[in-house]
Amino acid sequence: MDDSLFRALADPTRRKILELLTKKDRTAGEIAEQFPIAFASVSHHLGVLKAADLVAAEREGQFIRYRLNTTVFQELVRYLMDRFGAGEAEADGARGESKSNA
Amino acid sequence: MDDSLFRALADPTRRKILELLTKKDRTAGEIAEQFPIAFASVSHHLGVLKAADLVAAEREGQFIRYRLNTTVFQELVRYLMDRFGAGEAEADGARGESKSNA
DNA sequence: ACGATAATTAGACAATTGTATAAATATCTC
DNA sequence: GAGATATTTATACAATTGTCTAATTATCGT
Repeated sequence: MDDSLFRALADPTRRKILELLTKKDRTAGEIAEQFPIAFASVSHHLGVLKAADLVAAEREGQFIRYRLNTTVFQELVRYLMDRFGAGEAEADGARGESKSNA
Repeated sequence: MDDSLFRALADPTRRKILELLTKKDRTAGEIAEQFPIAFASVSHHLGVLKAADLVAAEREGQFIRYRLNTTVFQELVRYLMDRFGAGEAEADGARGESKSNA
């Protein structure tokens, strides 16, 4: 798992950007106007997200359209489940109690 | 999803600590000796992980034993799957294409 | 080519964070 | 209680990061 992925997810503005992009693809401007910070700051965040491969950018005439790269999320989920057994339900009762401890 | 969770995961040393704890519970000292940084620095990282509820600490005489809190990982995986549809396999062929877009 | 719009890049600065050393707290053994 | 061991807390500092303004690049429309 790449370090840049976790660092990218560590900022709340960036996570909001990602959530925005789940609804639909958006241009940098459409994204930026959703936030109270400067345009250039959002652009910087988009750069971080792109570097982490969480989003992809594609020029569309004057605009640049961003879309979510869902593959990376899938890899992250797999990492979490593999390393930390984070996939199991374990709601309330009937705990497996598979502690392979010595 | 709490901000502290993502911030906690953003540091590679802390992720290594978490991976260590998947194998077995360990005392602060056992954890610290695995890293080339100062004891107090590891202790600080443990504090961050505890604040994010990623680990739980329990005093055991002179020692303090840390264990992984798998519940939080499960919540994280659920968040990722819910928000970003990151649970689907989508390996190669037969794409579901369930875009509920307008 | 020129001016307007869209977006990024550069440079600066304040806030946050990771690490270190030193001091403090807690438990154990004698 | 004194000394040793285990760990945390306090303080300081350097590195990283988020934000800003200004400058730059790219495309569009005329």
